[in-house]
Amino acid sequence: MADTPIYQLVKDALRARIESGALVTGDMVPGEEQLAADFNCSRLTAHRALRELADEGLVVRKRRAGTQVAARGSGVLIRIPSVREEIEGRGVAYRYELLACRHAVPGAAISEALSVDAKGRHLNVVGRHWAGNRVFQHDTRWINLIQVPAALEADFSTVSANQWLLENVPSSSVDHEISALAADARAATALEVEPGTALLRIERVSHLGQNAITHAAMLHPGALFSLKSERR
Amino acid sequence: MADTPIYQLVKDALRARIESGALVTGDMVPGEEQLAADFNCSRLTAHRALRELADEGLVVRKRRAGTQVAARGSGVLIRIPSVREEIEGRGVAYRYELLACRHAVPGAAISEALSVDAKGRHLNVVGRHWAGNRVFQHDTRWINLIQVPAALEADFSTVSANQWLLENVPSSSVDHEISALAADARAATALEVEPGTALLRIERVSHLGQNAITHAAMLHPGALFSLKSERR
DNA sequence: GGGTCCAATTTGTAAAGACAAATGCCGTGG
DNA sequence: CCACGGCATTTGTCTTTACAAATTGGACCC
Repeated sequence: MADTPIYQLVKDALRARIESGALVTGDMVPGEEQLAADFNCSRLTAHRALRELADEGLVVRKRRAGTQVAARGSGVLIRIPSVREEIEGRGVAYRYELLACRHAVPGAAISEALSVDAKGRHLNVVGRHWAGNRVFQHDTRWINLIQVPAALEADFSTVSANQWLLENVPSSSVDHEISALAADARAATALEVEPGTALLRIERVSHLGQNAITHAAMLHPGALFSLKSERR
Repeated sequence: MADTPIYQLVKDALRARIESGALVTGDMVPGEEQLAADFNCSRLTAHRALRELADEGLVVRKRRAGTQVAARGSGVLIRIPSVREEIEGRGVAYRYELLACRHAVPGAAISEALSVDAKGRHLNVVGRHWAGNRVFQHDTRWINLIQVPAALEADFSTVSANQWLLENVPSSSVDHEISALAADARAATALEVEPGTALLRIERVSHLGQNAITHAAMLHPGALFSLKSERR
């Protein structure tokens, strides 16, 4: 504590003023020169504190106009934990079960999401993640074999497709979509729940440059899928 | 482009090597001195590039051990848009409807989430957000009047509780929880959907220091609630 | 051979100086 | 009175220099 960096002290002080309401949206924050004088540090140190606060979205900076407190919360950042971490973090035994791994031609919806017109050349991997004796997640995945030929050599019975892809395939961007739906007969069987049970569905498409790499549809049985907001 | 900062050029170059797979998890990234030489810049400039990449989670840095490519994707950041932005972004008319605004004592579940033992002294605001002629979100909110006495003066028929709180009440942390559930009779009526329809539920608790400020339960009728991953 | 300690390497923070870029403000001129 | 333009202010980036902190690798000793 004796050793906290100065820029961190400045950040904390300003953050406290903002979070306590001493400074509210639109208020001017002291400039770099002023902070340097107040905290008896160089302008660079004050600059770093303000820049990082701006990166975090707490303040908005404009040349000549100065720095002011940002309008808060047009949106919120949330973290999707990895399935394994989530389950083991609850103190429940984790197990991955491979249900299918075969070449197949994706349906229209998946093809569109992957934006491939080339039919075929895809690997379809289906598995379940167990939390104790309950199905926690059902995972249907399509892997573009043109982009990821190495997937043919992978053994998805020992490693989940998700984990293998994370460790072996680079990606430049990932898109997610979260929705709720009622379980139809097939989903109910797969998740071992009653038909009509509410499910949480997460769809994930990952890209490398312009090309779609994988499409994943993950289903969670109704109950809790807890997402905690990011703290920065 | 002639004017891109040097540290940004370094970042982009390294990011490209990582995202393309030229550098994979565990590989060593050139050190600060090396990068400074390669890009003909000062060590501080190289340092900033590496530090920001580390902030973004792409690399891990350790003194003496150097910098290496981080294991990717234990988690993903996702953005929850504001309701109004989301609806208007779809080109649909947005409308907020206040259903109730009264003093009340929250039930056991809410009290626990708010971690208040003091019964009473809460304001309960219920409203609906419309997207065209369909209910997009039903919002049940509890406001701790001890922490936010100013809420008594607010006119929630013209401003949604969410918006008013964002603009007028500082907060130090916010927790979220997302889940799926089937609509019971009451929820079905409130959202104007069939009973049993799958709903997406977002629960939000905001704090100021140790004290809980508000509790919000937001229900979205089944269909799509689209969350896009954050791009950094 | 193994354990322990030192030192070199690498990252982290900071200062002071310098210049560039953007832009609000004010003064001048029409 | 309004419009335009220059100036001063504020943020943004970069360099050089300096020292602190952490940790690994090897040297050295037992």
